[in-house]
Amino acid sequence: MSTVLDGLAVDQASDRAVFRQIADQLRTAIRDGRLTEGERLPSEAQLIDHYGVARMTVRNALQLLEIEGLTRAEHGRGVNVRKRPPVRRLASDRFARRHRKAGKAAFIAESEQVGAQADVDMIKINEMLAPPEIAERLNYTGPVIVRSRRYSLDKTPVEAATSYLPADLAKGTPIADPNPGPGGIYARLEDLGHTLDRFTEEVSARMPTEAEARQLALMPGIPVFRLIRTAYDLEGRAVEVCDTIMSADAYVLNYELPAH
Amino acid sequence: MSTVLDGLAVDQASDRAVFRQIADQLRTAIRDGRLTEGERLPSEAQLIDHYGVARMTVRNALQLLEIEGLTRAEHGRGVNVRKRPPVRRLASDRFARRHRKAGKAAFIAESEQVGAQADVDMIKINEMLAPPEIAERLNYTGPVIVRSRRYSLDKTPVEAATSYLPADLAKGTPIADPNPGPGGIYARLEDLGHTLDRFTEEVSARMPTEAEARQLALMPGIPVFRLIRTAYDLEGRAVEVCDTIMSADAYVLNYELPAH
DNA sequence: CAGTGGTCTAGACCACTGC
DNA sequence: CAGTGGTCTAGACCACTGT
Repeated sequence: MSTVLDGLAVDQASDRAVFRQIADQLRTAIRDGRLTEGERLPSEAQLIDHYGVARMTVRNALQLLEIEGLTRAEHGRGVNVRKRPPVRRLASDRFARRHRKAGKAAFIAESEQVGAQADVDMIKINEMLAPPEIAERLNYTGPVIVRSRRYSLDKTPVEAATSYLPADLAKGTPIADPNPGPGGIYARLEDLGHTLDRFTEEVSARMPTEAEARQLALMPGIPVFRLIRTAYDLEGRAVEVCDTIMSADAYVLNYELPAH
Repeated sequence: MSTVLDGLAVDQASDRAVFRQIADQLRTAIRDGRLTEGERLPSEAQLIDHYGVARMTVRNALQLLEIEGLTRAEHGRGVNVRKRPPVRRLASDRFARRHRKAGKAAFIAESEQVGAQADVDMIKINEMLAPPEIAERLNYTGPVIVRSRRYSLDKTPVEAATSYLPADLAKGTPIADPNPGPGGIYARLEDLGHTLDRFTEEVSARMPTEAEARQLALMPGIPVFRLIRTAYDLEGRAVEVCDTIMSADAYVLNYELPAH
């Protein structure tokens, strides 16, 4: 019986640890396409037999691949080459007013374009004092309306967002309602006379906290984007700060930069 | 003697694995500031004594923290709470012509502004056929000049970049020279009559490959940004594609979006 | 049920660090 | 040198999956 392991062996004399050599060989097999998306890797028992090593050695090798986001272990089933989820490419003009005119919030509209099913759940509305990080960006230290929600694509959670708006602006308006109506809160802000002028986005990436991994059902080895967007109206006032955590393997962010 | 472990114990009856409980308690101590940046965690031996568990259990707990990017193990010295490196905030206008006029390449100029020492090394120039990913963005399938280099900040490598330029445009010009002269290759492109009009950037994030981790001296648990920038001249021709891998903990990317 | 991965124990030897 | 983490062995019992 022929497997991906044929002819592979470790060099006991090498400086490189045995579990790293095993990981190297499996990684190469994946990158070369000898193991394809969704395909099962040899089981721990098969690797132990093939390489003649202890179980911990094999598990350390497999864990390396998992940490790198290349594989996914399923209890009782085996270890598979990880399938990449469909990627959302976020365009730099995704908050342009012309896209809002259709009466749909940005997330829903984009998802429909690519034929994916979009869902929003875990919507919560609160009021609190602006946390320092937010107050600084809003240039405002009073109470804020906090809208948090989670977005899913084809039933897979991909993004958790929390919006902060000055209470003196948003309280008692549809913005403080779980369903803000057609066009989302940006449309409502414009209804209230705060015509939007520009947005800034601050993008960072890191490994998720435990809570984020749970909320977004993240697999090990998948980092998150943290995207902090600030919306400014025509008068230059910051009217919203949106703090978003996104599963990084589900997104490519597109931006446009001026040369002048 | 008082340590962060005082009063901490695991619940053997809990559903949560013992090593996860130990990791939870150490993680909480870090987040709460009972263990501060650079401070040493209890040694493996101390954790084994305190919790009364096997070494593997303790090591699994410590590895969880390491892959979350919270700690850093140093052979022979101990495990420390990871220090965050100085963060570079990349402005959305960093390639604007006015910044180039000073005669400095973008990386050097920005670094000097924040008082950091910038270095560029591992400069290599090649010529090859455009890889598909690049050819697509350049809208050109012929030979390209490939400039690869690594950037360091205060002696720490933070970024590896590879630029691709159509050979019919760049060959035999200073662009194909290791040192392209004042203002970098963007200044040279403009010298050649390709006045730059705009850039697009495509940002993704993932865990590094082995090669990237080595080149950027990345610690485990630190993801990378992959940033693909395409430069267009006034005629709308793509004149350069720059493929960059950046240590994600060293950067925040700032962008500006239009609302209209 | 057999086969899979998840957790845990109790050792061993090694390489690196700092005194 | 003693103390630290890095690697490895050889078991054990468990929970989950598919037949």
